[in-house]
Amino acid sequence: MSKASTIKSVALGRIEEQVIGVFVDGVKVLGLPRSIGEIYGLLFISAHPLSLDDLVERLGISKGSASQGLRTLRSLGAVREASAKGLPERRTHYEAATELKRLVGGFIREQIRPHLKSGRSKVADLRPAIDQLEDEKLREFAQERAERLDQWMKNAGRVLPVLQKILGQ
Amino acid sequence: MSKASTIKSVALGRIEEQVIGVFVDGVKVLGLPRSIGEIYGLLFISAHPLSLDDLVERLGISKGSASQGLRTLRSLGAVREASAKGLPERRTHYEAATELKRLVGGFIREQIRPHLKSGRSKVADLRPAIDQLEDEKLREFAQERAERLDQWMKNAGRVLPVLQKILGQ
DNA sequence: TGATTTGTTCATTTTTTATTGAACATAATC
DNA sequence: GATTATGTTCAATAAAAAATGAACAAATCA
Repeated sequence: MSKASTIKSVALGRIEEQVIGVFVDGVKVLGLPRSIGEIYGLLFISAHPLSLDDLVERLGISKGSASQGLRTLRSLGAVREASAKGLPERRTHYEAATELKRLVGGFIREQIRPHLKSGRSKVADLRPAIDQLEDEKLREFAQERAERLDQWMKNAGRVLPVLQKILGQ
Repeated sequence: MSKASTIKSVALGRIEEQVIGVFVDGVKVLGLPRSIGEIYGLLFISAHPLSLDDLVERLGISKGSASQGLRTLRSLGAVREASAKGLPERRTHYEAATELKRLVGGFIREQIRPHLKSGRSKVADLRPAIDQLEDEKLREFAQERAERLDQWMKNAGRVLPVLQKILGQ
């Protein structure tokens, strides 16, 4: 009731709130913060690109959150700057990228691959120590487990592109 | 130095620590708590099944954490009770399940499917409201987005079994 | 049955993670 | 070049998540 009658409606509508809710849940599964889900969700359901300040105002989040959230979303390829057709605006506007292939690809590249890579290197570092174990039974067991672990990560690395391909329509 | 010369070595060895580190990283990506990674990691690299109290002692975590962690791991099918061959022990001992197919299957069943299901139902609930939007342009846009969202989740549902199959060797 | 061992639950505390907002940079406008 | 608009950074704070541990249950033993 305090700042009535601004030109654009600032409060979120019912539909927007629910769509955002779906994305907030979604990003939580992926281990990303709620604000990322809110930002992407609002962009996803908005018919027009939004500026950073639009996000701040409509979601009621800080400029800092909005800026960092947009940065993450851009790095994932989930958000792009809207091409400034029509009147050239000063501030940049963003829109959601909605091609599942692209989203999955970005997530794999930014969040999965780096972990697979560091995991494999940790296992590789481990092997010399394992090979030096005195107890033969124990050594063979540990070798087998290290091998299996490496195999898992190799498999995962191979599956990712397939996954991406399947999801690309 | 305080409680020297217990029969079994309680401190973790270098190899165990590193393997556990790999799993702690791994479960973080999956959005699971560190203690789960520690427990699974230690079971994975242990040549013999361990009891709850073994986990408490060797990982230095509380009984509560160990109990809850084991519960989650069992629900994921990632840990099983060791069959009590040989001398029948009083307390249950656990071992890591190491078939990737099984692990992936459990994760999909427990962590992914429920979210997909609730997501689709939220989108379904949304549609009546969208269909009642006055503005035709807006309504069509929102309808298209709702459709796309539902399509994503349908696709994901279809991909999961494929993924599981590919990973099952 | 009572004593003991084993394991679970859940309110509290601790730790981790996300958010805020003010200070700072950068670039456009007058 | 001063002013204003836009966006970023990061130390401080708030919020969320995980871990603890004591109280409780359940099962085993004697």
